[in-house]
Amino acid sequence: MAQLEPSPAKPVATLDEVARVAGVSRATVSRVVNGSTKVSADVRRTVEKAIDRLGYVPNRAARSLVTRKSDSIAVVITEPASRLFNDPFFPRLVRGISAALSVRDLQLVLLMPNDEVDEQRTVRYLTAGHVDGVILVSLHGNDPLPDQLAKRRIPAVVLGRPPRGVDIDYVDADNRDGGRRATAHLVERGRRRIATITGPRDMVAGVDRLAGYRDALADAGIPVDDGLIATGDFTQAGGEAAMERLLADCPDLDAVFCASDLMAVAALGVLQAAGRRVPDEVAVVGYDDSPIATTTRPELTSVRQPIEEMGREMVHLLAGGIEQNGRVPRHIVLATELIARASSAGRAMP
Amino acid sequence: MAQLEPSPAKPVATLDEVARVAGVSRATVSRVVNGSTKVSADVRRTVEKAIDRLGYVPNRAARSLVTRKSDSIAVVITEPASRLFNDPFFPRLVRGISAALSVRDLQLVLLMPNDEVDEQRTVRYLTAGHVDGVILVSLHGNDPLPDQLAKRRIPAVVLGRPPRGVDIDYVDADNRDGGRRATAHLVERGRRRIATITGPRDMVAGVDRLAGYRDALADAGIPVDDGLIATGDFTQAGGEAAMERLLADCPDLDAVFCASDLMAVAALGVLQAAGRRVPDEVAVVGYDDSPIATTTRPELTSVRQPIEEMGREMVHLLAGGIEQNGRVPRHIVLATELIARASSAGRAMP
DNA sequence: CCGGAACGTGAGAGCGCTCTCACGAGTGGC
DNA sequence: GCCACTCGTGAGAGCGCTCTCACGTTCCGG
Repeated sequence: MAQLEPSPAKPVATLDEVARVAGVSRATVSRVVNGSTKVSADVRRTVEKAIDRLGYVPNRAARSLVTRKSDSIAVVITEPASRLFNDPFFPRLVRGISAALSVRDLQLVLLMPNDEVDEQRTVRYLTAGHVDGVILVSLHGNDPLPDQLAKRRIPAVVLGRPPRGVDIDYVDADNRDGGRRATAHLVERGRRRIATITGPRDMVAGVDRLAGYRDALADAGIPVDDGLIATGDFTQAGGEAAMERLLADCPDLDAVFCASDLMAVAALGVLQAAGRRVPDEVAVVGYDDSPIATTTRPELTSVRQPIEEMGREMVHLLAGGIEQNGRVPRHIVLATELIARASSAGRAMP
Repeated sequence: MAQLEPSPAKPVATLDEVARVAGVSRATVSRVVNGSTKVSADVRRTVEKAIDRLGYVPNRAARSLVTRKSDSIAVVITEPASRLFNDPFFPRLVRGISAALSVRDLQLVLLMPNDEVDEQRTVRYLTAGHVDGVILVSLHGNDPLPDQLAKRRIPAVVLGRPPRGVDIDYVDADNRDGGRRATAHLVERGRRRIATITGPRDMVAGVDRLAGYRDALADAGIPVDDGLIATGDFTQAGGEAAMERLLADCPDLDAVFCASDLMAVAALGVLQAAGRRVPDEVAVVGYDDSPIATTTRPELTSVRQPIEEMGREMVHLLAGGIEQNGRVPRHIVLATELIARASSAGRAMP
């Protein structure tokens, strides 16, 4: 007798109802909703009033069914927890992406596969054409995803220059120039025995930043001393080990450029524990300009990437790829900025 | 003549095609796809082979149209950038949510409204019934969203106990108990003049953590000295100001419980700048156990919240709310954990 | 004054799926 | 040997929308 089942949600009106109320055909309402110009002004007004009155909102599923577009794009983040959780890179990036999508009235479907099973689910989901495009964050070197997407002709954009000759749209920060700026800054500050703690040698970002380091030294006419180059892995632990090695092998170093802030923090700790004053004896520069850069004493000079902008650019690129599917891949490389703080303050100011 | 337009994407098979290949009706294929038991074993096998051969994947839009469910839920993050970007809380939370949704084969639609316009778009999107449920992260006190969702009968779960008597499902960490644990830990370590830097007084989490502080002092029979309570705002700047005030007013303090790690880092800096040795003279405890807790010297004792688990629990709760819409609201409060590090090491060990 | 272009509108098909209902073939009890 | 079932399967309607095409007006040039 009583109504026991959960009361039905979603009391939204349909096109048909709007049409009836406005006294026009479904087609006309559809035209109004989709902003067609071929509707007379007063009919448009009548329809709009009806839409307002009924609180009509188009049913995305129905629209999607006929247009064969979902008006949503997927953001795939396949990043090990360590990176994901240790700096606010991803929130920023996603925020940039989200803002740009919102303007275009596209939905953001977030995928964060955790394991093999998840990953397969993700591939199936993407290749099934449930989204109009895909943004790939943190692609692994041998990730088959780009190829699979290309085969299905699903537009995709990746973050960061892909390692192999993967032919795909990408957005990257200018890591090489960033490394160059950081190192040049140290040179300007009068440093001559400049060490570096690199990222992993199999990651493009790490390799590029190191290349920038070499560039800057070459520009300054300072010969590269391989003893001053230590390989890290972007993490604190790796940075610590590398700094200890450097200090032992090259006790005369007067500056360190670290390819991540996390490693810079570690280096700072090791230097201070060894009794080296920063920046007086040794200057330190990090990379990423993450929030921890301002929590250290002294605060950390760092290279800032335009993260939000990278997100926005990925969306622009993707939108272009959706519109003209199959066009030649484009690449966008954004400039970085050096944020000078106390950790590299001059001993020999000009 | 030649095919000039971008080649059509999404060459996916339909139910009909599978049916034709398998020599059965659409209905039967649908039953197989949806795991109905009312299909004989060999027909099922035939159909499955056909599905495999054609690489068939159901069209979500079409399914959605008839079932009136989208199989996706929205996660709404309306957090000021400062919080969002200063600690990896959100990546962790979203990861927990994502993992739990993935198991249930639900899609995660992420919404991060930036401004007023965005916010309205978000409301429209959610109330239009485009998602089966909503997870609200970081609700403002006077946010109309929960009410609007309730009116439309759209299941929702919020993170954190809502301030007013909002009657809604929520998941929270036990902030009060966390504050109690942190303070009790300091008592155990022999501290007696224990100060605290609170969160904003209009945020539930801040108020609760302070209540826990009072609880612990009461348990230990230590009278509360209001001079030892300074109001912060979870940020570094706020923590700095509060610590300076405390140091000026109560130079005899021997410990500080800070309601966030960011404030604890700031307090540490102020204390060290003032020549107080940590932990020998003053012990410091933070809250959140964020990565910066291990970048300070000494490393920071902190209260850890089960962030991923909170995400998972939100999904469980939401799934329940979707299944039995309109049921009485449920609340889940998860325990915290104290992570002891050097910043609160004992001066007076038992 | 008429032919035809331009414009606004409506009718109707159909997107791919689920689900109800009907139906035929087995199965078993009396 | 018949009726009542159960069980597996198919036919067909319809979800809400877009889009093509056809139709009726209006307007203008010749």
